[in-house]
Amino acid sequence: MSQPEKHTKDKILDAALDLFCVDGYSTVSIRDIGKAVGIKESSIYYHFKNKEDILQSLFDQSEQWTQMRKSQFNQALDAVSEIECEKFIFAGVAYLESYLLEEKINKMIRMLMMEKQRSLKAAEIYRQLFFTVPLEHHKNVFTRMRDKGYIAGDDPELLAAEYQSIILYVFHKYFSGPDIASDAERAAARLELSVLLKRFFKQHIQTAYG
Amino acid sequence: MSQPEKHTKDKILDAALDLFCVDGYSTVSIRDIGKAVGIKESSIYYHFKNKEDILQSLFDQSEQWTQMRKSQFNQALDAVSEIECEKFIFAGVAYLESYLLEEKINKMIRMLMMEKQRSLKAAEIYRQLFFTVPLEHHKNVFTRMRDKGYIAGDDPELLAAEYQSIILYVFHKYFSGPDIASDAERAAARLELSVLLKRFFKQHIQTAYG
DNA sequence: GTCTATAAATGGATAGAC
DNA sequence: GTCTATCCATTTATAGAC
Repeated sequence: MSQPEKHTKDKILDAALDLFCVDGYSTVSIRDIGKAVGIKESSIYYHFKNKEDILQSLFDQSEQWTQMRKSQFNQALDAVSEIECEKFIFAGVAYLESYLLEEKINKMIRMLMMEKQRSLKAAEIYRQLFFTVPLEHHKNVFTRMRDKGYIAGDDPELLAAEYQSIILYVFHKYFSGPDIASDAERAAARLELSVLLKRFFKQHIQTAYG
Repeated sequence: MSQPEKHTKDKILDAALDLFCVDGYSTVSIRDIGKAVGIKESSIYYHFKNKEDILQSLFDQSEQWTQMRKSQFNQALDAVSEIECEKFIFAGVAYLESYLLEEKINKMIRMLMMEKQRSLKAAEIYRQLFFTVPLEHHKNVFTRMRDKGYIAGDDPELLAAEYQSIILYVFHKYFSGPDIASDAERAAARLELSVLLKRFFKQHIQTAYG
């Protein structure tokens, strides 16, 4: 292994996320987390003040990942603002597959989806992740496309909302249950997303060949 | 009061839903429920076998409400298939306001949203409520509109998906946090929904005056 | 940093009186 | 139908040994 072994503190966070995202914060006991890591529950208190402290650390992590995504969005802005239909669809499918369905992020989303009902912080991160950050990015993309003449005078903010609503719809439709997404479900989701994005493209975006 | 007082069993279910939809099933104790109803916890076991039994009864209720909605949809089918833009928007806003945000249903949705990660039954009801039932109804509506010539040969199933994605988007954007929806949030949600539905209408539906 | 041991509180659930 | 009393398992968290 060239990778240094993870510190216990990180192992605890990973194990806690694994458990929280399925059973919810309060169902999971410190014992459960300790067992998953392979240490006694009392040892956890060396790394974290209490159980709530673990949850808050996971919220902090989620926030960081969301901000990272924001940076990635900004860096990729140039790449996505020139467009063909196939590339446009590919970008949306990639957003679903390598972000919303990426293992760690997906676990965070599942956890946030449960805790947002109780925790204002969780609710705020959920909003950032599913609305604030992507909407701003999409708006930037569509603004550029409009400036380049690919879109006929349409409101970029509305286009962003419409686009994100499609993403959200497919995500919730296919990945809201307790099971880990099967290959068949992933394929169905990919297909429906492609169809809806193709429609979106044809309706709103003029190709250079049109 | 002409209304007969609710039986204790129903009071227990109401109180349990109130607590479950905010804190989640496992956070809430039988003692909490008893306190909310005004009886001792042991009395609850006269009405329900155990704590899980209460949750399952609430799931059953949710399922019944979802099926009721299905019937309502079917009965209202004729009324919505002749259309002006304003009526079209009004129908969508009403779907949000007097169904998804109706007090009892909204509590059920919040509960299901948390429990669907653990419970297959909750996940299934959630799917029915947000996808299966409304998608079928929307599809019927758009099929009728197509048959009457209001829609130019578009696929009713895709239109249904696009329509529902707008509803879902607004619902999740404005009502995913722990707070009860304020009047301001409700107004903002109504406004954004109206704008998006108006767009949808102008893009897909030909008026008789066009 | 991890362990054993233990405190103190809370949880689900039952028995039996009224 | 509801109460009091009680049981027993589990939980969070701490103290102190190694």
